[in-house]
Amino acid sequence: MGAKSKEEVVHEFRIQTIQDAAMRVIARKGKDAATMQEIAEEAGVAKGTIYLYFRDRDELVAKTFETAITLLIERVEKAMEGDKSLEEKLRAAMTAKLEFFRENREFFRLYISLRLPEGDPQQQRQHKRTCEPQYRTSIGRLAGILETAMDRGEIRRFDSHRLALFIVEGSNAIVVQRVMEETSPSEQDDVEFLTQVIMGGIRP
Amino acid sequence: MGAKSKEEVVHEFRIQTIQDAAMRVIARKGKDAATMQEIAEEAGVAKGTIYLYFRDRDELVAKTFETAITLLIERVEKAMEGDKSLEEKLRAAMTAKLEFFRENREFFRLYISLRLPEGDPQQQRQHKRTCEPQYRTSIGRLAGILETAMDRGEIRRFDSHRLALFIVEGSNAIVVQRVMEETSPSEQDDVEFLTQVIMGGIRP
Amino acid sequence: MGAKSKEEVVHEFRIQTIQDAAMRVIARKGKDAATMQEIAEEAGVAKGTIYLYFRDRDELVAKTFETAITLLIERVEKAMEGDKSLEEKLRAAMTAKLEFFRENREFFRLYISLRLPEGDPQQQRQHKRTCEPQYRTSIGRLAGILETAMDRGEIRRFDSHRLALFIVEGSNAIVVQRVMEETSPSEQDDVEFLTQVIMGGIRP
Amino acid sequence: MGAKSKEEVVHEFRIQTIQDAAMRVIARKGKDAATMQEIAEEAGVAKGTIYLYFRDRDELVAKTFETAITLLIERVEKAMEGDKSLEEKLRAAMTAKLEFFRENREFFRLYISLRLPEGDPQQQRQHKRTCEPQYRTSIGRLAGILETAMDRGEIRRFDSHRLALFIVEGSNAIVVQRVMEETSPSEQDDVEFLTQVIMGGIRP
DNA sequence: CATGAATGAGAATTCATTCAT
DNA sequence: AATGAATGAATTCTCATTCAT
Repeated sequence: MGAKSKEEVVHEFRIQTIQDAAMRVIARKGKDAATMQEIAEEAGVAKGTIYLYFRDRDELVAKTFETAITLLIERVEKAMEGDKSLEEKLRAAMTAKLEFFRENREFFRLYISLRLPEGDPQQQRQHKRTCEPQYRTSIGRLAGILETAMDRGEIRRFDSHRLALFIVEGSNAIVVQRVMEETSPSEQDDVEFLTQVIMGGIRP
Repeated sequence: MGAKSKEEVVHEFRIQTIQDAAMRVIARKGKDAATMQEIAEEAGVAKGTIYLYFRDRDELVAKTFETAITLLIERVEKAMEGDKSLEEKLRAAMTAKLEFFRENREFFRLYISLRLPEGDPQQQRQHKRTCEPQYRTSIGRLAGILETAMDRGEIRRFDSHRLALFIVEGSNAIVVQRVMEETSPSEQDDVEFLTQVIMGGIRP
Repeated sequence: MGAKSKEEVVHEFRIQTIQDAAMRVIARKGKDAATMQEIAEEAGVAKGTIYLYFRDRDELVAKTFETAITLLIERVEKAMEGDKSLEEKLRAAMTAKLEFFRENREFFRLYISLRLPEGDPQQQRQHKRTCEPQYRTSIGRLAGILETAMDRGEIRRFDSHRLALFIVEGSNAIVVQRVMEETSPSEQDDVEFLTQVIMGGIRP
Repeated sequence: MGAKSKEEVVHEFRIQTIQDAAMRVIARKGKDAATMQEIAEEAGVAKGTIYLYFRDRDELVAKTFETAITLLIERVEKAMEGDKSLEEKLRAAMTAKLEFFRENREFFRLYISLRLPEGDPQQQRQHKRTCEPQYRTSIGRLAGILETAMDRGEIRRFDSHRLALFIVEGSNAIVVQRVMEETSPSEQDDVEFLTQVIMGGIRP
């Protein structure tokens, strides 16, 4: 049945270890300044070993981004599960996001450099293939939730995909701001701020 | 009188030419993949010439970012001038932004890579000194406008700085989306969407 | 026991190989005209390999100088060991020096460019830290020997350090002359010339 | 008759100005670190102007060396003129040399890098053609003086050329030492030291 | 004549990738 | 499988030299 052989387990463990290291280094130095040497050291393996598990640097970075964003998305999605009102879901999602970045302060730099592809058109396509799906999926998932709420009359009707984008990036701005501030308001306050603005707008 | 000498004019023209080229290359390849060679070719000058106008690559990139974002900010600020209601101002700002990116489709990749620093702490500080001020200033300006509107009772009271961040980044998301889409709704529609959501929220 | 691991041996061997190559290239082209590329070719390794063993060009040059002059100094010091009269010691030292330069004709150009620092004050300090100690030490050692001889009444009393300098550089002149001449007197003759002049002066 | 036209005077003046500047820059930075740009600035002319008076950098450097050493040689030769005993002449020469370097402390770095050629064999030949003659001539002149003294029985018979070399370089060592020392003995003392050692040797 | 902006060959250095052990 | 020394392509930057003004 589905049991993994010992080799497979070891294999996956190595991949995990290396990606974790890559995540930390990229978070520290940025996507382009992260060198294979430093990632290898951080992972406690030799440079050559990385190439046994990843075709090349590009693949490692892409997969790392993939895994990294999946982490965040899972947390947020989990928070939105269940049969709550949209407002409740939003609040839960925002809370999950702020918590995640509190626990992984370094992660944000990686998160930022993850959103847009750079380099040759070819690299861009690669990036698109690997990272965007995650991002798009999560946006799509939120869009679905928003659509449901629209159908139920819980919220006004808009282009659900645009709305999802707006909400995600708008709240990202607050996350990044928090990471860079010396002292921030309580998470509770920022969650409330975001929920209020998104739900009720700014008009009195 | 205050006329510039011919040398000064030529000098500034060269700087412009080189920065324009840098902008295009950075937009195409991203901040880190843009090489001096390619920028020189794009500008139609020799590699060495760039160094007559910019100390080193870092300065060229920083100044280019600076100039680039200033362009956008000016347009948006101009659009918000005058004695309009906040809603009118928002609408004008969003329109200006979408227009700008329609006219400078390539620019967006540069705009994205501009927001967060990468590399060594030292490079980060350099970035902070040169780029952030522009961004912060523009956010601060919007915050000021929002504050005024709050005082007048035109909108509800929030942390004005956070609100400005949220609005700017939320609308950026739509801009980026438009750039990457094959076919988008009319600019008019997206402006309306943004204004509606920001002003009235999503609650029915 | 104190045996070196195989890696250490290989490591030291590589360092030796590269420094030897550097010595030859510097001797041929001079300190400043010697390029990393040429040194690499001379050593039969790739350019990048040098950087595995030396931080940068400066360190390679400095260490090469250091090693090079140490070679000569060892030979000369060895020649002066033992319980001989000062005249014997001088004769032995001069012989050793002439022999050394006969065996390493190329070396002299390096030897010449080694004595005085060039470039920025900062580079000068670096040079001072690495090369001068060797030179000063050897001058100091000779000064010590001369001092002993003065105490014993073997020679007249002078400032021992200045005397050492005078003797070393005066004899260097002869060495350089020999290297550049098509045909020279026998080494024996030049040793005798130097010893006579230094010991007895030119007065009849 | 031999009068120079105005153009010739201006021409020679320019050459002088540029060489003087080159001398100062080379003295400061060393032969290889001295750039045309810096020399031009020091001379108060444009870079291009230098090329009106010197074929290329090599020629400028060579001619500068030539002129520079001529300066020193003239002073020393002048000091040795007249019908004195050799000891008097030596004393006068040493005094002149020490005075010259006191007045031109910077000069010594140039003086040092002047003695041995570097670079391609071709450059070496060029160097030989331009600098060596001066040096050789001055050595030759001293050799002549020494020879005369030998004929008169004022001093012992040696290879006069070797003896000249030995004396010049030995005393150079003291000059260089003085330049690099914080505090030196009086010039008088060093002149006495050199004269004593050269004339009488070190034997009691 | 003088200028100095422009050029581009050439140098140092970095780092992804390979491959013998 | 794992290693890490070696490689060399690619990149930044410098500076002697030229030439249009």
